[in-house]
Amino acid sequence: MDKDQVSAILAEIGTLLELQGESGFRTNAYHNGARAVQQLEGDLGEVIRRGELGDVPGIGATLREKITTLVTTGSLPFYDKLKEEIPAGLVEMLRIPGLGPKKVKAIHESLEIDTLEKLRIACESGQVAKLKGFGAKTQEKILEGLKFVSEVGNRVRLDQAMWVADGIVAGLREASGIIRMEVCGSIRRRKETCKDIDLLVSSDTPGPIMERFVSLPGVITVTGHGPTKSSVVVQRVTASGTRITMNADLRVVPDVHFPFAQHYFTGSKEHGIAMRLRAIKHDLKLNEYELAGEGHSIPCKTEADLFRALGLDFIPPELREDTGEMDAAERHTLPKLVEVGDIRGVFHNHTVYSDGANTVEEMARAAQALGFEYFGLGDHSQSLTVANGLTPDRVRAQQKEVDAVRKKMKGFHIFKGTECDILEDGSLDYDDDLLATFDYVVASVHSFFNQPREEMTARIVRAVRHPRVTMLGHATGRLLLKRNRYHVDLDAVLQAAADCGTMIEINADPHRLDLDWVHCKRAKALGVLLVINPDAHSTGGLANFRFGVDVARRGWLEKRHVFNTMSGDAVAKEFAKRSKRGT
DNA sequence: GCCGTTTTCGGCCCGACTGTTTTCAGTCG
Repeated sequence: MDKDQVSAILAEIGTLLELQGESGFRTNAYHNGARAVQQLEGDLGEVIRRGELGDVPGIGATLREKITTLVTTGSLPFYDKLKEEIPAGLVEMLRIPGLGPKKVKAIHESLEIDTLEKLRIACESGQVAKLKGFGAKTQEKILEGLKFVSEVGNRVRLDQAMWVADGIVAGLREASGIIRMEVCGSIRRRKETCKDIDLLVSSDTPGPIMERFVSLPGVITVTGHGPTKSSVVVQRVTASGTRITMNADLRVVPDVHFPFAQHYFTGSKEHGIAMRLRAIKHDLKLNEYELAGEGHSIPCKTEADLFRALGLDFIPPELREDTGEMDAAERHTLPKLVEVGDIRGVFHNHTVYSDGANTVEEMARAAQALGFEYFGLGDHSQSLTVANGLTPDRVRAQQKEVDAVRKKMKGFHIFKGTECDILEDGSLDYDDDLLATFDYVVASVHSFFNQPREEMTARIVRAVRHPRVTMLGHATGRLLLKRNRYHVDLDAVLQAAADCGTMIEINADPHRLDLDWVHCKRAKALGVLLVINPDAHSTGGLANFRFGVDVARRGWLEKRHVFNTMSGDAVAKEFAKRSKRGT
């Protein structure tokens, strides 16, 4: 059982205990423990064997016992018993906005309701409104919430959330009296998926701004409308017809409160709590309006002032997860994070030769237009027939074409590459002689996703160790909100990459974002070189590299940890060096 | 259930909004 599974079970235990009416402090301990496990660096089993689990902050004697049982036996009687006692439908009910553990418990105990369907029927017949502490409005809200839950999932991808947020910001700009405005929350922290949109505005005249917000085009429901805070459900349809529905909250504060509110609403919740605890240690109180001590308030114009007042360097939003950023900010050891402008080229891109929409030259020129110094190809290999993978003959034809385009685009590097399939047994889809004709090789898994963990790990490790493999593509194969990652011991893969100098790709396609930020941190610690690839299938897809930069930043990466911050000449030299290694 | 410059018990972040309430609990972020 790996970290993700253990973490999910701990979080579920926390939720189940909430539904039993347990103290919030106890249930919180499980949620904290879940987070601690998920963000643990290194192999969980190894940490247990070394007896270091109890040293992890947030894991005490009880959780240590439970986690050890889970990992060593694969199950936990305490958890199994909880699941038997609490119907799964109650957990589903928690997804309904406005329904928390207390209300769900009340509904279950007084009306014996344990599924969403029974809840709907009870609301429609007016039974719920009669319950103590409930009423007609609550019942109506639950019905709306049931519809919301059935129509949309909880989270959307970052690119979709940003697009919806941009629309709201553009609409709000037409209101007068806005002094400062910023999208906060998980969008500002660049989480790969987001639940809602948190907007913050400073103004002396909040009224008209609130009015504008609740009547923006696309607003389908107003769920809250106060003088300083409003909430709406907003819906936009993309050019390709995808309907995106999200909650959006707007807070309006006087400008003097802006930095405090900005910090507060950016989160994460855990980072915010850690900051408030730090304020308390300084005999100060921090909330969304001020940082204050007895009888005095500390003025701050920006977030940087706020951090400084607590003895901290500025912590970039991407790092605010309470995973060590406070200590680093205090010791002045925060990383100087890689930036979009540091990226000088990209590899792993597709053309019309396989499943891309544009020619080699169109892609290369688009890359040049983005300000890159180089562009690398990564069309699919022969066994991936569904994506029109290249046979050796077609590889040679493409390489001839590249030679021709190179002549036309002097001063711009075009690197010959391939996204070569890792076959079922870990061997590669081309023979060594053909692989030697490329400047670099991206090796990826595109088949047999359901292999058992040991097989998949051995398969990928074998490919990573292949001397012709420059970088591993798609480290996990996940499709955000659609397909889970395949079962693989990523720590073993990263270790293998570290051992033989193979790079690991941060796949920047916002549908994928293979290699999450937690493993970025781990890779960095092991000395693995990372590379940000857009996996572009058209000229427009090249710009997605920015989402990879977001992941890298969340993974504490600096410029030096990312291969494609190097110049085109340096990259060419590195490839030449590696090609000798492979012979 | 965790934790300790308040250390083995007694705390545990903080405020807005809503709905159902005559003063506040529940939810949310």
